[in-house]
This record gives sequence, C-alpha cells and structure tokens, in this order.
Amino acid sequence: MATGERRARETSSDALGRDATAPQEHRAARAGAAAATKPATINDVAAAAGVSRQTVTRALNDLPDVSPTTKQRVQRAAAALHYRPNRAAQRLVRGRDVTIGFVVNDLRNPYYPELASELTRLAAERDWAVMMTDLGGPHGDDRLDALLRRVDAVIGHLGHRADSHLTSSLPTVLLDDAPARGATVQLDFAGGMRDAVAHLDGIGRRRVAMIDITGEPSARMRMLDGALRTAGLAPALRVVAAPTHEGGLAAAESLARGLGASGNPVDAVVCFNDLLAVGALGGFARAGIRVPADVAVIGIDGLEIGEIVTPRLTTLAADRRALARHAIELVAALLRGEAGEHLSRRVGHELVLRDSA
Amino acid sequence: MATGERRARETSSDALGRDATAPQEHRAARAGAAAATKPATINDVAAAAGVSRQTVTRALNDLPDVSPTTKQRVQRAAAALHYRPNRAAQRLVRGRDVTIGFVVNDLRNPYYPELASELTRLAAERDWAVMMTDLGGPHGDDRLDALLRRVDAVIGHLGHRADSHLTSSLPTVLLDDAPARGATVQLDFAGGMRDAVAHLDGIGRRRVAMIDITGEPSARMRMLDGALRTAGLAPALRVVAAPTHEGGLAAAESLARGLGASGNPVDAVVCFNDLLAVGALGGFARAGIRVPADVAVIGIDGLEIGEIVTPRLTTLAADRRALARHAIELVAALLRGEAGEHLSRRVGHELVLRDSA
DNA sequence: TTGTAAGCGTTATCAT
DNA sequence: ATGATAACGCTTACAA
Repeated sequence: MATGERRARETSSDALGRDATAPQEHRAARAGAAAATKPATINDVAAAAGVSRQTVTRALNDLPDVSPTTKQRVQRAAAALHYRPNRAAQRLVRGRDVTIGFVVNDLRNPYYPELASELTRLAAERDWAVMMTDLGGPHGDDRLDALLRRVDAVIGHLGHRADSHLTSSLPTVLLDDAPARGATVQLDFAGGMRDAVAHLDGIGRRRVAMIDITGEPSARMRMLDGALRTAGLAPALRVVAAPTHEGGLAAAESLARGLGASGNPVDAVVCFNDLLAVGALGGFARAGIRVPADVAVIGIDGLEIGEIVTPRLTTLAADRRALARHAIELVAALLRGEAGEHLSRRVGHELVLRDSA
Repeated sequence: MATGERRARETSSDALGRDATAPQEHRAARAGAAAATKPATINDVAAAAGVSRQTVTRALNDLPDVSPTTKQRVQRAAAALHYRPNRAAQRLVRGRDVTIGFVVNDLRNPYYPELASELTRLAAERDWAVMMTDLGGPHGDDRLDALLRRVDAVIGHLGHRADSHLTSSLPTVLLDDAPARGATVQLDFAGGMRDAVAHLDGIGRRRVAMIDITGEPSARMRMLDGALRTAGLAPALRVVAAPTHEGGLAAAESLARGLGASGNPVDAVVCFNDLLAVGALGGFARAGIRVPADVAVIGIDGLEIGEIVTPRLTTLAADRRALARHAIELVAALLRGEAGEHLSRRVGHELVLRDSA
C-alpha cells in the first residue's frame, strides 16, 4: 500500500500520532466506517488539507496566524468533507456549560410556554439554556429520555415519572408537587382560595362545584374545600375532566344537565385551570346557561386567554415570574451541591376579578 | 511522604497515571481549585474511594463485576463530593447525538408551541432532541447565542439574525422566509388566498383590508393582493400592527374609526395571523362593529383558539404537521451533508370556515 | 506561520 | 473483582 493511497483512503489516521501505535484492525475498521457513515473529524480535514489539526482550528475559527492560502485550502477541505466540529468535544475542552430541562404535560396549554419563556430568559442571564419537552401523546417516555440524556438538571411536572431512576440521578425541581422528595416550588392556593371563596360569598354564591382533574382530589380541590369550610360553606361538588379546553366543555355541559334538574343547584364553578375554565365557558354557553348570571366561573392560572374570551375570565393568577425565579434559584442551589431535601419555595396566587364571577 | 498520606491529600492526582508526570504547580492548582469551585471528576471520586476510575464507572452505572462493598464505598464518595458525570465527556465517548434548536419570535403565540410539540415528537423518533427559545423582549440575542452554542442545527424564524455568522456555520432550516439562502420551508399562501378571496367574493365582500405586520408588505399581503387582482378586485387596504393580541385589538379599533367615516368602507379584513385576528375580533366588538355582519374577519394559522372565541374565527390553516415533517427532513438532509441551496419545501393552507366570515 | 504535545472527563477493552 | 491503557474530537500552550 503506497503512502499516497493511504492518505487518500485512511484520512482519519493520518497526521495522528496516536494511530501510529494503534492495532492494524482498528485502523481498518475506522477507515471503512469513515467512508460510509462517520462524520469527518478535524483530523480528516487536516489530512485532506495537508496541514496539522491546529492549523485547521485556527483557519476555521478565524484565529490569527494563518496564511490566507492555507486558510482557504482548509476551508475547502472542510466543506468538501462536510466537516462539523463535534460539540461534545468542544464543550469538554472549553469547560462546563449548563442546560436545564423543562418538562411539562402539554405544551398546548399556554401556561407552559409562558413559563418556559420566563425560564429561558432567566437561564440566559446565567448563560444557561433551557430544553423543553411535553409528555403528551404517544411515546412520551421517549421524549423524556431524549431530554434527560442531554440536561444537567430538570424543572417540571414529572408526575409519576418522578420516580424513574433516570430522574433520581439528576438535580430536579418539581413544580407544584408533593414536597417529599427533592426541591420543589409549591403553588400556595390557600390565600387565593380564601379570596375566591370570600368573593363568591360576597356575591351570594355559596353552592360551589369544582371541575377537577381525574384521579385523587387535587391539592387545589382540597384547598378550595378548606376555604369553603372556613367560610362555613358546604364542600364543593366535584366533577372531573381532562385539563384541556375540551375537558372543560364536556364537564360544563354535564354540569348544565344537573343544573336543569332539581338536585344540586350549583351557582359557582371553580376550575382546575384556565384552559379548562375557558372550555367550561363555552360549554355553558352552548347549554344556554348564562355566566355569571346563572353560574359564576373562576379559573386558575391567570392566562392571557382569559382576557380574550367572553365573558372575560375571573381567575386565580399564579405569580409565574416568581415561580420561574424560584425554580432557577433552586436549580442553582442543587447544582452547587446543596442538599436536595428541604429545598422548597412557595408561590402565591392573586384573585384577578374580571367578568365571569 | 507515606502512601496513605498521599492518598488522603492529593485526591485528584492519585490513581491517575498522567499526573505522575505533570508539573508540580499544576497538581497544586488542581488540588486547590478542586476544594473551592471546580466540580468533582471521576478521578476525585476514584481517589476518595481508593479505587480506579473504571470501578467508579461500574459502580455508578450499575454495571456487573463490582463487589457490594466497593460499590457502596464509591457511591458514598460520589455523594460526598457531589459528583456529577460531565455530560460533554460522556457524549464525546458514547458518540454523536443530535440536538436541534427551534427559534421563534414569541413563545406566547400558540402557533409555536404547537409546532414545537410536533417537532419534538418527530425528533424523538430519530432520538434527537429539540431546544427552543424565543427572541422576544430584552436580551434576545443572548438567548439565541446560548442556544446556538448547544445545537447541531437550527429550525426557525431567524429574521434579520439569519445573517449572523453564528448561524451561517450551522445547518439551518428557515421557516417561511426568503428561499435565497439555505434550506427553507415555505408557506404557500397562493392557493389559500385564492380560496379566501373566492369565499369573500361569494358572500359579497369585495372591499378588503389587511392587518399586516410592520415593515415591508409581507408575502401574505402580496399573495392576498395577487388573489384579489386575479378575482378582478381592488387591492387591499393595508393597516399595520404588531402580530399580537394587543396589536390586532388596536388595529381593529383604528379600522373601526375609518369604517364610521365615509371613505374606505371596508367589509372584510384578513389578518396576518390568528392571534392578531382574535385581537381584532375584540377590537371590533369594543367598537360596536358586528362580525361578520358589518365586517368579515379571516385569520391565518388555524390555531385552536379560533374555535374558542366568539364568533369562531374563520382562518387559513397551515398544515403544521407537514411543516414540522418537512423541517425535520430538511435538517436530516443538511446533517447528511447535502447541499444547503435548493433545499426547499412548500406547505399549503386550507380555508377553515367558521363564523367570522 | 505552522506543528508538537498535553489535556479536557468519560467509557471500552483487555489484562490481571 | 479490579485496574491499566487507549480512545472519543477538540483546543490551548509551547516549540520550531
């Protein structure tokens, strides 16, 4: 095998000191794969251009001390080989950089993009980046895996997947979840629910229903019942639905049927979230039930969409700025190695009075 | 210096062949920094546990051939040092993995999360991940930089920032942008606009206005005018606004003032996007103008929110599934090294007739 | 101006 | 069961 031939074929082993001592079969395997699938490395470019790796680095990164001729030759070679620097290698040598993962159930709930936007902004201040995925639809676990493999920490609503061993090895900040394990940012509904119940009571609405999500009664539901009890009112009638627009629509229609009948004359409905509440508005409208005249509706979240619908949605708005800030700060603490337990923050809600209640 | 002593003190240099030949000051610097700021490496853990790196790897990754005792010792050491594997190093050795960046102007426009959700899903099928950022608000460039430094390719609306040298070095798929440079997925409004104009014409609406975004007349505007001309109608009156809910609201109110006056009796409005259209609906309502009786309103995008508002929004819906699929396929082509030029796809629109026109 | 050598932190392979 | 060594692809001294 002539030298010229070698250079042409075994691009990846040329100009590489290490390879001089590598076993023959290894070199052969590398060369074969390189031609077919493997992306070109800086060594391939160096070999093709007939220069050293460093010259390639300098040429491609616009560093000083490269002759124009050489530079052009290197650039040509790089282009010809479709060379792309391997980011993992770059980062390894350039030093640590933080990427945090943001995991949500459904990206189509505007609550999450708003939060993501805030997180991204705060993260950028620390030169971090945010990677986001939702878990809805099929193959949610695949998406979660793909994300977990790439991030240094996780923020989000993991739900039952929080137990996964994948997560347990990463610093994790749970949002609005059981405070038991690791860091959490809790949504504190107590104050908000008190205000909401007081408001309903004030306008004479005392037979409250809640459209909750399926499963165990949510913390929001328990808080509502607590506030009702404190106010001396009966616990809320519980209806369940998916936390989506369609879910709210269906739930409101089924509630409307109950309203027509004699039993359970509900005059106010609190919804698990705004998206659901907006759906409920639609459902009531469709059933010919007037809001707020016949039934008052209160959402939770404080989304912009509540301003847009008719009637405008009264809601318990979460302080998303504070939520994002706490989450980022907790991640920072975790990354510094502070204990995962007992790191917990609380974020309150504000009752935003609009037209639906 | 006794062996036991060395082990206890020079945690980071023990069991490390390389360091045996390293200069003294290097060792000292490492040891000093390690205590203060630098994250622990696998070598630190190995030294602390008194084992080799491989044993640490095995213990921490639940690989076979580690005695329970050793395993526990290693785990303890790792925990004590707050050890986290360096992902860059892991990825370097485990092989390439692709992360693509998705760049949008404003995450709060539901169009983007819907697209992102789709992209994430498709990406996961290839074991890719998606990292997303918006560019709105202050420090948009910082967020873009943070993202570009971490991804292997970019999909999105780069706007003027497409020229940045940062971008030019990455495979990029521009969405709905000038097809001149690199790969693009074009939104093809020609057919949709024809349908829209035909529909308006059919219901007797022939004095059309468009709420466009500021700057040059958009491609959407030009397409609309083309369709109007083809139908033998006058070009559209152009009003500009920010592509947001507020923008649409304000634009509709200003249009409404014109409607009251004698000149320019507009009877149909096409909006740059749905978010803006929904705002316009609100603006017209506020101004006492009935939709569609007084003025017909047509949006562009096909967002779910159009189903929710009153009246339900008639819109030109983009095929977002197809858009996402094309974008991913183009990225794949780019990553394979195919030529950046002439890689272009088109996605059509479908007129979704609801109540506003 | 260019090349040599060392090193980033991890995993895989092969010994022991 | 454990360890030594090479390797991943790149950059940054330091030499030449």
